[in-house]
Amino acid sequence: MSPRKPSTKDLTKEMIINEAHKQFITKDFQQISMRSIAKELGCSHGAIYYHFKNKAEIFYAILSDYFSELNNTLDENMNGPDDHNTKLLNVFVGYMAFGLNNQSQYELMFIIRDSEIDGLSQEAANHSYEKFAQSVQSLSKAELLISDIHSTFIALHGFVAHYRHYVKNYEEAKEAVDVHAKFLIKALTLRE
Amino acid sequence: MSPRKPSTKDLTKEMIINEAHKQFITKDFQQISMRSIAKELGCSHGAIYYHFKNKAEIFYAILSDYFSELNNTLDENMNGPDDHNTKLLNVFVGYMAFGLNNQSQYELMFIIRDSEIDGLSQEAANHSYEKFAQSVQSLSKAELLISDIHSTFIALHGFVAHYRHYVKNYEEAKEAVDVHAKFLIKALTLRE
DNA sequence: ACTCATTATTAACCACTGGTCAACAAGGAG
DNA sequence: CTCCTTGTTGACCAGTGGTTAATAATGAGT
Repeated sequence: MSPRKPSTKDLTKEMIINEAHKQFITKDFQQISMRSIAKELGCSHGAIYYHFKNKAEIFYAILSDYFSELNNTLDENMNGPDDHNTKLLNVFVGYMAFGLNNQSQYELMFIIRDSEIDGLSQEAANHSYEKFAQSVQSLSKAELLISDIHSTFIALHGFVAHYRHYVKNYEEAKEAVDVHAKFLIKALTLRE
Repeated sequence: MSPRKPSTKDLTKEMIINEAHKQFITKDFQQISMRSIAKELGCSHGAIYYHFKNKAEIFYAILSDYFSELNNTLDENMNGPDDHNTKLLNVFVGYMAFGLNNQSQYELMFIIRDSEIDGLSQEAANHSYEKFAQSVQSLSKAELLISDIHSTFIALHGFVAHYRHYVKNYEEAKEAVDVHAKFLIKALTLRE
């Protein structure tokens, strides 16, 4: 009933994902081709389609790890020893740092509009936002407006979307990140 | 010395731009091909390369009109009869409305990273931002921090970049636009 | 051992893309 | 009637994502 066990040198999903991921560090979704992955793997590009139905599916598998990483970063900041205000700053800075340090990935997670990718990662993106919103609320003394939290998230997203044109990583935008985060904290916490 | 006058039915830059522009209303940069433009124009796609050195150059020519439109919208809001606070709201709403009503264009103006396009439109984008920053400052009673204005701009950009995943035009996001604009005004005008 | 069903892989193929270029048509100037 | 220039064509290139018939490889059942 299972006429062939996956022998040692057979192609596996894992190998494909690893290779795609490797290229994904320095190139973005559009720059990576099925053929470039196959070439590096020493197989024909058609073989990949036996394991994944299309290019988007490979990258979605990779993205789910990055969504986890983003969520973990948030958790770590929340579980840290700092006071509420520091934590809030760290959450904001952490989000922007993640986006700037994983630009190709962030692009696919939140920026690109691709019929294939969009549907797949939309759910994960919403989940990440929910976590973010809950964390921000729990760090605030007073009850915040949902719309204010939403606006704050959008502003963080805007920072990443904008600065990726100008910097290669978080380090290069450190000061600007800090300034933006503090602006948002002021906006969020000031009573009118 | 001018051995051939551009006879009536010859291809012109204008015709090419018009056709590209026409398709640009419903499709984005990536979805429009040199061949689809040529087909509609009844010529071979090679002919277009006589008038434009590449695809990016055609779309950059189109974008410059949209940068003007964005700048004009700003001017109109500034020259209106309203009081400063209303003007500030209109400037913010106007920016987001422009982005949501011209999504394919906004994408190319501010979002896409393309080696060809990027270099060309970066200057125009900076100029638009300068106008924005000056306007916002002039509408404010007190002296604003440059960084606050910058953060505000980034937050507006973030709104467009985010909502284009969910709505087709400004109308569909009207309420959210208003809420976001008011959040930013609060953030910008509150003294600490 | 031999068959048989299943899994995995290849390579040719499809319809596209942006871009180049030799050949050629059309027309004005001398 | 040449010559020179402006435009245009269509074949071509190298590349893309995706499909598919043929085939190699393997384990199970007899």
